[in-house]
Amino acid sequence: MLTIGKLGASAGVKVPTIRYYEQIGLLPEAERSAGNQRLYSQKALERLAFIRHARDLGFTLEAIRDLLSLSDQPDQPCAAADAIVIAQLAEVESRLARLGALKVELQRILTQCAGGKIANCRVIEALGDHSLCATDHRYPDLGATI
Amino acid sequence: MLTIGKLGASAGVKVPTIRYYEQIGLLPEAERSAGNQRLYSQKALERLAFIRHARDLGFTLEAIRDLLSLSDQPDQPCAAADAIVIAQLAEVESRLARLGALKVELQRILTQCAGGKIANCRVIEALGDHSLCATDHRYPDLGATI
DNA sequence: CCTTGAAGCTCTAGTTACTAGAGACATTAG
DNA sequence: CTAATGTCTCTAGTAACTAGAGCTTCAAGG
Repeated sequence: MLTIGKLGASAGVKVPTIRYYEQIGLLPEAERSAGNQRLYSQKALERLAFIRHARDLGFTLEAIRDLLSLSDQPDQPCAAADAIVIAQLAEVESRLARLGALKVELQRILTQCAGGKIANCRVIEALGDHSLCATDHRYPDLGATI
Repeated sequence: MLTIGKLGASAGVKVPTIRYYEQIGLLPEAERSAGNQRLYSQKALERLAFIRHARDLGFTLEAIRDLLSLSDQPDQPCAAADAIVIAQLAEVESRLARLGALKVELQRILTQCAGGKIANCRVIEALGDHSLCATDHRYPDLGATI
C-alpha cells in the first residue's frame, strides 16, 4: 500500500491533484489508515498513470472519465474508445492548423519592425488592424488545452 | 457614439466580454447616456479591435495590457513591444512542437486497434502504459490558449 | 521514550477569460 | 402606446488545477 506522496511520485502527479481527482470522482475514495491517511493499491497506481498519460495527450478529464468507464466494461466493443481518441486527434489537428497560421502571422508582424519608436511601430499597428493580416486567422474561440 | 451592442458587432466581441474588459480595467470606463447605457467612440472601437486581434493571435490579456500601455507612449522605443511578440512566437512554436508529437502518438494508438472488444483493446492499453509510447511527450504542464 | 521535521489532513479561495442567468430599466419600431 | 429588443447590475459557474492556513500523524534520530 502506498501513501499519497509515494503514489504521486510514482505516477508523476502532484499530491493535491490526486485529492482533487478523488473529489471530482475520477478516482474512487481511497482506503484510509488508522490515522486517516489515504492508502493506495497497485491498481490505483495504474488508474492514476492512465489518467496522467491521457492528460499528457490532451484529453479532458471528461473524456478520461468516459475512457475509464469503458475500460471497466471489457466485453463492450472498443469502437466507443476509438471514437474518443479520434475526436481528440481531430481536435489536435485543428489546433495545429490554427497555431501554424498564428506562427506565420506573428513572424510577419515581427519582420515589419525596423526598431524605431512606438509611434511608427509596425508591430503595434499590425496588431491593431486585422486587415493588414496576410491570412485570416479568426476562428471561433475554443476553450483550449496544450 | 456607439451603444455596446453596435460596438461588439463591429469589433466581433460579445457584449458581456466588453463589460468584462471594462471591469478588469482593460478598457476605460465608458461614457454613459442619460439612461445610464454605455456609449463608445471610434477610438474605443479601435482599442477593442486591437484587443480582439491580439486575442486571436493568442496573447494573454496581461500581455495585451502591456501592449496597450506601450501604445499609449509613442516616444518609447518599440523593443518592448517586440519582446512581447517574440515571447508569444516562442510560446506558439513550443506548443506546435508538443501538439505535433501528440498527433503522432494519437495516430499510433489508433492504428493499434483491430476493432475488437475492450478487453483486448490496444487503445485503452496504449493509453494506460506510457512505456508503449514511441515518443516521449511528457512535458511540464503549461496553462494553455489556442 | 521523546522530539522534531516531513508528510498528511480539511477547507477555502484564487487562477484565466470568459459565459449564463435573474430581475429591472431603457430604447425603438410599428 | 405597446411590445420587443437592448441594456443595466449582480452573482455564480466553467476547466483543471494551485496556494495557503491551521491542524494531525508518522518516521527517524538521540
